[in-house]
Amino acid sequence: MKLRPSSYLVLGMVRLGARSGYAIKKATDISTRVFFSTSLAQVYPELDRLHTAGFTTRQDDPHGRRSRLAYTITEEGEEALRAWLRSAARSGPTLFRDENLMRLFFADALPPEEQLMLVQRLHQQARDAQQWMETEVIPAAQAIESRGHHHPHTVARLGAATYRFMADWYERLEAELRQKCSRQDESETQPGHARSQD
Amino acid sequence: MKLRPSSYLVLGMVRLGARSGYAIKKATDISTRVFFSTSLAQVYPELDRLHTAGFTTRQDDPHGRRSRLAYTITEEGEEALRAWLRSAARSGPTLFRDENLMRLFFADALPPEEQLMLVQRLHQQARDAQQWMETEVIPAAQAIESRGHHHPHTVARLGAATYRFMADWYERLEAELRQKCSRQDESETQPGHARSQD
DNA sequence: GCTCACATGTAATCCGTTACATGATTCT
DNA sequence: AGAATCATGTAACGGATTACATGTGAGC
Repeated sequence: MKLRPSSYLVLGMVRLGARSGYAIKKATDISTRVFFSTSLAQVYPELDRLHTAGFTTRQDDPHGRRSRLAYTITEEGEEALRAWLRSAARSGPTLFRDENLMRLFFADALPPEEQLMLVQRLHQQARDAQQWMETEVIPAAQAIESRGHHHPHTVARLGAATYRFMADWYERLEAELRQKCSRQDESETQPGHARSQD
Repeated sequence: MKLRPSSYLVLGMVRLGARSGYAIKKATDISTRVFFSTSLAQVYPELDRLHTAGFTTRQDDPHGRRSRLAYTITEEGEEALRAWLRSAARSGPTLFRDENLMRLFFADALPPEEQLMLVQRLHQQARDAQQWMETEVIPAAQAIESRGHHHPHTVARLGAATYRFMADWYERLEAELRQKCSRQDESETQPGHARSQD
């Protein structure tokens, strides 16, 4: 049975105490979402695979007449997770797939004022992400820290700090571009005649 | 004709002066690779789609008897690229798909010494990425800066700085874990005598 | 009573990578 | 002479998202 990274996401979440597929999805949304997301359509078949492999126990755990399957990790599952943690990630082609960075990369195709607008947008988004991590993700990670799981909090802090770093970087870039724009304004408006420009 | 992010990658690279499919792939390997990679199997069909849409010109440009197709961007292509640059990225589920961060997230499943080893690995990888960006990517970006394309260099510097930031962060985390390990060593070995430590 | 959250799945589709297939040129 | 690079494509596969399909429980 071949396990992929997304299998270990599900298995790891079971280990952290998320017992239903639905709960696993919810947990990823508030914790690993930024660097590794998943969907219910992946979680359910994956849980089935993991169970077939003997990495989880499964039992009916209905809530009233609403069916629910409760999974827990087995010792085989723990060992499989540890083996994966010890293994090196084959560094795939991309690390970040970030469409916004690609936009910045090609931003020279825009006139200066619009370059500035683009950077402002990226700045705002990085700030939003930072804030979301600080107000939502870090508290959620702290909540599970008591149970001996320290690293979700570690990762949340790293994420927030990284977004903060990027936001600050965008802020400086924004200032640079603003200067460039105003210098251009002066030289265009100044000697003798003004030119209208959109 | 619906264009996807990878279409704009190809179109943008044509705009930056990469004229053959092969050249486009090479250009992405040295510039956008970390945040947006592609493969030849994507580039060639994409170039065909872009040309059908009227966003490029295409002409035979053989080198000896080795065939080569030379693409250049058209004004329609420029406008399509600008429209995409102005549009907001639908913030997809994941921003970074990073298996290593996921490993750190679940690292509590390992004994302390192995947690430390994992973080050391992540630290080293971040340093390697930083160094690669500084020695390979930034110089390559500087080389095209003269032609009025400033932002590839901007992005390269942002990338290098971000990896540096993360490497420093991992370094501190490493130090913390090392302390935790040695504290545990002491309490296990006995209060009173020191243990050899590298 | 209505809406939202909880809960589980399948089907269709899209997108990207890997592998395959072929050949010329340049460098060592 | 052989290896690495330049050059263009197609086929197969795998993995992830979106849409579809259905139903219960809790809160307002």
